[in-house]
Order: sequence, then C-alpha cells, then structure tokens
Amino acid sequence: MESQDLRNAGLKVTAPRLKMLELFEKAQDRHLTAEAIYRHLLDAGEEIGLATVYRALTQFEAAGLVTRHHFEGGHAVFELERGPHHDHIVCVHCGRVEEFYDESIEKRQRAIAEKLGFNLRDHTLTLYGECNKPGCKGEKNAR
Amino acid sequence: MESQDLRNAGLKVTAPRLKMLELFEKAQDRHLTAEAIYRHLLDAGEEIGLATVYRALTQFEAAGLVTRHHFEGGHAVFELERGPHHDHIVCVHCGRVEEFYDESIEKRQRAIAEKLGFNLRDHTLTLYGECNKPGCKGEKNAR
DNA sequence: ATGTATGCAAAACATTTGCACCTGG
DNA sequence: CCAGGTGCAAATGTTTTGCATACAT
Repeated sequence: MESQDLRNAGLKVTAPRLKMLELFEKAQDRHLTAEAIYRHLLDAGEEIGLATVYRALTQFEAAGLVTRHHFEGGHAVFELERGPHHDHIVCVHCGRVEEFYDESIEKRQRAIAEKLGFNLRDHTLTLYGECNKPGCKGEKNAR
Repeated sequence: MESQDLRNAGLKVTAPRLKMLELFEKAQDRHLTAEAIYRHLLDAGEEIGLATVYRALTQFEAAGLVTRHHFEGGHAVFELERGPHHDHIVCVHCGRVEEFYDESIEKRQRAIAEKLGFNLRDHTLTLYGECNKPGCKGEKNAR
C-alpha cells in the first residue's frame, strides 16, 4: 500500500501524494516530468497544484521513493524507485527510455572511484541513441 | 591558434569569442558554467554580455569545440573539447571534477546498446562521490 | 488543536530572443 | 559595405517560495 510508503517516509498521507504514487504505478511510461504528472492528474479530474507536485517529488526523492534524472532537455524526469539499481538508454528521436543493468560496468566504476581517491556515492550513466522501434525515426520529439 | 578554430567553424573571429577560448585554455578548472565565464571576463575588465556567452557556447558546441554537461544543480557546465573522450567523477562536497576513461566500460556500452536495438550516438557517465583532497570535506559548495 | 500540506500567485533562476547598434572580412 | 555579432532588456520555461487556508493525526 502506498500509504505505508508515505508514513514510513514521515509524510502525511494526503490525496495529492497518493494520486501521484498511483500514477507512477499505473503509467505506461515509468519516467515522468513534473509537468506531465500535473497534467495527467488534472485531466483525471483531480484538483492539484503544480507547486504541490514539485514539493512532493522533492520529498519523495529525499525519502528514496523516487529518483530524479537530468536527461537532456532542461527539465528533470522522475521515476519510481522500485526494484534494483539500473541505468538508462534514451532514444534521441522519440524519447523512449529503456533500462539496463550491467554488473561489469558497476564493478569498473567502483574500481575507478577508488583509484582516484573518491568515496563513491552515486552515479549516472545514460546512453543516447536511435532506437529501432516502428514509428520512431525522428517523427515525434523533433528537437 | 584559437582564431583558426573559429574560422574552421565558420564563425567570425571576434574579441568575446577569443576571450572565451583563452579563458578555457588557462582556467585552472576545465569545467565552467556560462555564468562563471561571464564573471571571469567581466572581472578581467572585458566588456561582454551574458547573452553573448550563451550564444557563443551554443555555437562552440555545435562546432564541436566544446561539450555541454548536465551535472546536478540546474545549470549546464561547459568544457573545451581537447583530446579524446572521457567521463567524469564529481565531488559532492567541493564540486571538484576529475576525468577518466575506461575502455572496458566503453565496450560494454556498445554491446548493451546493440543488444537493446539502439544505434549508439552518445553517452554520459558521471560518478558522484566524496573526494579526499585536503580542505574539501563539505566546506564549500554546501548544498 | 496544531503542525503539515495545499493552491495560488509571485519570485527566482538559467537560458533564449528581439532589436538597434557595431564590426570583421 | 553588409551579413553576422554584440549588448541590453524583455521574454521564456522550469522550479521554488510566501502566504493564507484546509486537512491529517
């Protein structure tokens, strides 16, 4: 139950927060912008403010419920923190996001950080490429 | 000579552009924000506008002279495109940036993209950690 | 009740753009 | 000379904040 996630994070269980978590659960695309969340909820007839979305996302992130990504494009993208760590590959044409995990890369990262005298805390690895999905080829999201 | 870089890029050789390139060359920190470049040049007595800095950076990037990074923090960071590709490790306390290159990681990335049906175009890998430099330990750049 | 959350509007940033004036080739 | 470049100010887009009201516990 999402209410429990919120309580565990020391946050009050409110309608906007629950709606946001539900949206993350059922959305086809696991990677959402604040604006997208706001619109989806408005369209679904919910009464919510954009500021609330941002505030909740920041709190969710602090609580580890959600991860904030800075892909290209000037806006942050949020993703529900379900399951184990993974990195991303983003289609430069249609914006589609796939996830992957590669233990050998993770291992090398740890070795590199150690060699350079850093105590590794986190990392971001994002690949950018052209996906081969039908209907993609640079139609949507034309930069 | 930097003038030649500009001419090769089809850009006119102007004072602001030369000053910016010079700054990149001599700056101790190879990774600069637009704002930082603007301030440095102003402090050095140059007459320059922030808009010009942004315009030039965008052109430099298009010409491959410079790379734009999106580290954490809401602002872009620019780096002179000298030498071969590399990735970054950033100190979460003092913001210090180190560069590294790891062929086995590069190799794995290519394999992953191929497996997922993407034509790899680019990637970003940034590690975040605590560096062991004297005088760091979270004094400056406290978030 | 009471400390948190919320919505709205205004503010704060980073970045871009319109425009009249300059300038390199 | 004149297309391209520049500075300034205003516009943009995203995210944050102030404040009075509403709600969870």
